[in-house]
Amino acid sequence: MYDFMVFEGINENDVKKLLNEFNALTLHFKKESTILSNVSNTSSFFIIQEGKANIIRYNFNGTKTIMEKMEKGDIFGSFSGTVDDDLYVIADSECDIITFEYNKLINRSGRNIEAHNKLIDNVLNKIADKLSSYNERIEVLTEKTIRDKLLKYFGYLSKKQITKAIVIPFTLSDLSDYLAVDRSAMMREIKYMNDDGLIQSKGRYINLKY
Amino acid sequence: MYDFMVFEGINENDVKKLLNEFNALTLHFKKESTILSNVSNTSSFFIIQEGKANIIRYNFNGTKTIMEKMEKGDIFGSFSGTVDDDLYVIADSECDIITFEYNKLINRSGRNIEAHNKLIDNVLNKIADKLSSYNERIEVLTEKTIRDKLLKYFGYLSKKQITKAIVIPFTLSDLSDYLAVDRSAMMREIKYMNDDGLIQSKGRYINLKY
DNA sequence: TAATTATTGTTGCATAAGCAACAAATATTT
DNA sequence: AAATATTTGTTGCTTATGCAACAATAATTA
Repeated sequence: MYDFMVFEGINENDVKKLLNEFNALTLHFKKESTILSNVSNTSSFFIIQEGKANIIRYNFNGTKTIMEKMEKGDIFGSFSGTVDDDLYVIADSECDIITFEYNKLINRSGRNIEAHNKLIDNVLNKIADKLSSYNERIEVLTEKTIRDKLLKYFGYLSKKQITKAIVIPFTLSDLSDYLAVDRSAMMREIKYMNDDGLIQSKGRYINLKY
Repeated sequence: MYDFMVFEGINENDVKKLLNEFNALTLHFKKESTILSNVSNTSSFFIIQEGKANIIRYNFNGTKTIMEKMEKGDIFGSFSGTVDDDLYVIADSECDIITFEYNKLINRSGRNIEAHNKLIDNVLNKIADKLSSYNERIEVLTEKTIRDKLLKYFGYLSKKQITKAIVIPFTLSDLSDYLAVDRSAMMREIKYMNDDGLIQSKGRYINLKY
């Protein structure tokens, strides 16, 4: 049941004891509902036990940006956000969320030291992973042209999916958000890239020809 | 001597014991020299004991991008990079760098448990801070126009410096790198913003008029 | 299976911003 | 203080890309 990432290597019983020690709550959320509305100001720590959720920024012009897509085993909390900012965590499917005070995680009490240590190590790895994926996004975003952004992103995908026949893991519309470019301009560029023989694509299915 | 961030709350003696236990080395680097040349593939953990260093990406077209500016007390290691990628850590001044195997940090041995735990907590906070600043950069980079990027960035600076009379903490040239825009285009935009009365600026000194 | 909504694909037009190539002003080194 | 290097400031030209407004699919829901 608790066999995912943050609880990896900790037996069921110890997880339960820890969560109990932390006074952890498990909350249920419906799709599209708001899990957390002021990400930067929370003192709580959250773990997605089941389902998917996104960290979203609402722009003052009415549009929204998906800052991060999260799923089972992912964590979020104040470390996910910056100083000010309208960051929200929104359920992208039905969700079960485990939450407790961040302090409880940091300040080791006397009991279950072994399990507690393991949990902290897992959290450390989780955050490092997050850092890595943020880094990846920054590298994509710092490319100047739409084509270069796409190529960079495709490159990463190809590496992860271990094939040149990649599949974009979300809608093309979301992709344009991720790249922070206009969707129609991105579509046009994808067309040009097909014309130039760089790729061969149909919707989210893309063959890299290089 | 070890009174900064990652070692905060751990007494001098315990720090020495820990570093000894980890078989830590202290290395010295001259300005502009390469501290680490394959960031994503290292199994070591690094702490800047003295000086400044940057994480840099060399673009295939010959330009380079400063991914992160680091200083005394900052940490880096494999978590700083992505899968592939030409990320380098370059000394930005004379540097003293403490380094040891990442594993030693994670796998708590029998001795100095208290100090070791504290160190891990500090590392956790450090990485969370890093995450926050990456997040901030992503938010800036996802703004579409140069003006919006500048405004977002100025906003963050103003919040940090607690004044509307902000000072860019690096050269305007580096700022254009950070924003991933053309420098001359950025200069032009800053001029327009002055013309529009949004700001009043001279070089790196900027007064926010809103 | 019809109806509705979401996603993908396309195009004309306007302009923001890249590029190149300087000059001027500061810093830094000799 | 002279010489060199770095940073800042400016401009003309060109083009990539944002915006708007659609049509055509594909996917959901009624």
